[in-house]
Amino acid sequence: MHSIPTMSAASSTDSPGAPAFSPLYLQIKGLILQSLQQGEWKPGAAIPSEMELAARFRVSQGTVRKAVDELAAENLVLRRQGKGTFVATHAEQQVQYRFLKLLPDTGDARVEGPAQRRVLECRRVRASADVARALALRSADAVIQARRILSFAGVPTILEDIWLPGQAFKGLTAEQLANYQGPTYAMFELDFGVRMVRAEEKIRAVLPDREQAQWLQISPATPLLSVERIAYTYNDIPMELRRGLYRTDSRHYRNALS
Amino acid sequence: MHSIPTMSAASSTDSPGAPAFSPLYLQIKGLILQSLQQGEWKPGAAIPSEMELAARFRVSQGTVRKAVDELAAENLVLRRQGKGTFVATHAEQQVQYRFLKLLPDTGDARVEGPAQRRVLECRRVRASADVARALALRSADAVIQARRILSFAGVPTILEDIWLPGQAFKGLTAEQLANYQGPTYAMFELDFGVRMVRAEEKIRAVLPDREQAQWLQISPATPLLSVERIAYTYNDIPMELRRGLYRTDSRHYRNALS
DNA sequence: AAGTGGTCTAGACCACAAC
DNA sequence: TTGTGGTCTAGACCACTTG
Repeated sequence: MHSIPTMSAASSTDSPGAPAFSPLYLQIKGLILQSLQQGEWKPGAAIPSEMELAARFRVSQGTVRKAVDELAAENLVLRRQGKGTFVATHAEQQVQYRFLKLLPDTGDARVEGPAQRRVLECRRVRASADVARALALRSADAVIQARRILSFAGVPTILEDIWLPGQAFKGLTAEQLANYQGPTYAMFELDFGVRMVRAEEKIRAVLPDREQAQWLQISPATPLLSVERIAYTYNDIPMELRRGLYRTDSRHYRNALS
Repeated sequence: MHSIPTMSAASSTDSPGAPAFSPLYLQIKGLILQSLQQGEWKPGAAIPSEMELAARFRVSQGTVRKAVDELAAENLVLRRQGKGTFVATHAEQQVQYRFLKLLPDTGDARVEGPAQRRVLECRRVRASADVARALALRSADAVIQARRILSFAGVPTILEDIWLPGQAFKGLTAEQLANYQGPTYAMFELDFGVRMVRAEEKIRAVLPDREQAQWLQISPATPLLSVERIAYTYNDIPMELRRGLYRTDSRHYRNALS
């Protein structure tokens, strides 16, 4: 009955090998997603109301609703009753540091406040083979490499190396990394238009080498969490590789399984 | 307009301090949840169709649908188009070992197959203070304590201690733990009617003591992941405490952030 | 063919926020 | 008062499974 002019609703009567049936709301979701990644609406800004989107796509409000529901479930947009639907951002007070799961054993992370940052290094280099693979670049493509220490209450707790595609993050400086108030990912949104929407982490237990131990002011016999993270923008495009060493003597990595 | 005889839909005109407005579909969800925890439908069995539930609760099918949608999103039930909606179970082939996140660095966990289990101990003891707190018991209440080793391809990889409330798991034996084919949580469902629906983990890096190192056939200088898990049944009732030591020399703990 | 979940619609009304 | 998202309904039709 309804179908969007620029795309057909595949049906089960299609020829064999045709793409699987795609309901209207998923097509709508895809179109909204496209607008999001093309920056039609900036992080923090409101997207059109459900009625407006329904008119734009020539579908009922209920269908738009289901599409937006899924985007909200994936944390790509944020619904606020009475106000509208907004492009999610790492700058929000509520969900700040969504990706940092290292919590103090006792006490409240919100009371403690954000970490102090000390940037040790930030330079443009050629991607090594494994960095290139993680970021879906060619070997020897330009990347920005940064190293920093995060401290809580003066205690150096996280030592991390960050690799970013040189193209998208051209001009990133150590000062930017050090001085921006708020999550680093919020700065990425503001200054480079890159929004991280999800990430994957691989966690191991390791011992630090001498240099790492010095930075973290611990003995080389102190076991640490090694956390390798790949963060993705829209469309599963990898945009950051992070390798962190976490002290867990008075903090722990928290995870919820469901 | 509609309201379930046995419960009123609170409205904003209630007296101050009254419970917040609760939409119908959440009330329905609560009623279905109640039936789930009371065992009206067993794990793996079908729950009534949406039409039947709608008739039973005197609401429209759409309202039941939204309630069931949320239960499905929380992995409490599983929808299968054309067949029905089924109580989720850890025995399903598809989502087996949902809570085990230690994956091989290379290769496919499905190819590798399940771990070999060796049960070192399984006895009834009095709960220590911290175990009692984790399981919401009184100190010195009876608990079942088990210790086992999980090996992959003959390599001892996980050493874990498990504590279970003595009341709910009366009669659990080492043989049961060792011989059941499939996830331990599936055995809990089948033999004790206890279904784990979610869990929380605290992860640290630690060094093993001499005994632990021996069991895992490693040097005491090998860093390990310490994973403390509390698993919950319906209604957030804690039913298991697990303390695991994971070797991560050729495996890693994988986590998805979103 | 019958029954299940899945999609889509149109319309009514409610809760919340802003003007 | 207006506009937003949130709830609820009733009905039509589609896709999938089973007999």
